[in-house]
Amino acid sequence: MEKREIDMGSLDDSIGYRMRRAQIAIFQDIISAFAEADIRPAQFSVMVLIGQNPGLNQSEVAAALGIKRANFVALIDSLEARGLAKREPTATDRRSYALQLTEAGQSLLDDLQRVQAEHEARIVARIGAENRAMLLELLEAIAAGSDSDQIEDA
Amino acid sequence: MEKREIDMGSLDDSIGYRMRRAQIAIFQDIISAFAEADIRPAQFSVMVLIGQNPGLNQSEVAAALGIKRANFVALIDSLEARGLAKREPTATDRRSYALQLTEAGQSLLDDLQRVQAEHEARIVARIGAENRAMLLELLEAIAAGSDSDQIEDA
DNA sequence: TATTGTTATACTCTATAACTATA
DNA sequence: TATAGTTATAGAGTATAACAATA
Repeated sequence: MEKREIDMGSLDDSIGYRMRRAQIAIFQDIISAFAEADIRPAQFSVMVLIGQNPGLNQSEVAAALGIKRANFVALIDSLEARGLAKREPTATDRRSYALQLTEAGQSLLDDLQRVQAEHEARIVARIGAENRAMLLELLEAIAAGSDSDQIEDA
Repeated sequence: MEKREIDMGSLDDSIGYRMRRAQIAIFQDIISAFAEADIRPAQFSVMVLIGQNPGLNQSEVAAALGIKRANFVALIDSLEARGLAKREPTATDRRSYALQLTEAGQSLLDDLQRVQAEHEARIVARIGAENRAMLLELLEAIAAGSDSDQIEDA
């Protein structure tokens, strides 16, 4: 097979294209790292949020993560079915649930966060700690600037 | 509605999570900017590659963009159906097509690249030109380092 | 009237397997 | 045997509309 050199043209200088490729690369690594636990990135993010903020309802968690209420149902269903999270009735509002991790959920989350920290360390090894801090700032500035913080109805 | 402060926990320090949110934000802006032309980011990337490297076949373009051969068919179909790209027979291999932009395709691509340049300029206005250059380097380093350059069979 | 959770549904993206015609 | 293009298909992820229960 002949290795033709392909000119990526303006894509090479496009933050959008480069970021998409980098994000895919990172997610594939994380998905591999979480594969043994059979946890997807979205499930992980939900577990982190519930673990850090027990008692939030579904709409609050979904909005914080940029997930539609309707799509969050199957997500939390899957965690509950595996005994990792639970819906507790709330005293003040019988429409909503207070979300919590189970003990098993907290235990698995601890493991996953160690795995994630190792993954993050692998990136730091490649780009350096200072560049990581700068990268986080730039990503935050870009995400905050666009109009995509809105979720639903808004 | 009460604005509860939600602690994002380890997600706040996660390059993966932050990059995902930033990438979504950028793509939503680009999708909006390309909406009038009814062109999706993937279609745009194909047009850029064909415009820059006329004569490539489908497998080559697909591999360069990280798209499966099978999924590329509908993509190039859509461009051809709109008269933006065409499949030309090749002299040496009757299995494959030499891909080219039509005049209309090149003309639209010129417009889209102006739109993209404006979008890129909006980001630069927010983070600065030096930070943009650094960001591109970091994204490249991250994308190149992961094992996700492989496509198909590999 | 508005909100929470839910169902149904559709559309895009992505992944795999298998086929055909050519090489 | 291997490759280019193709089809069929299945699985994620995401979007909208509408409903019941509750506020």
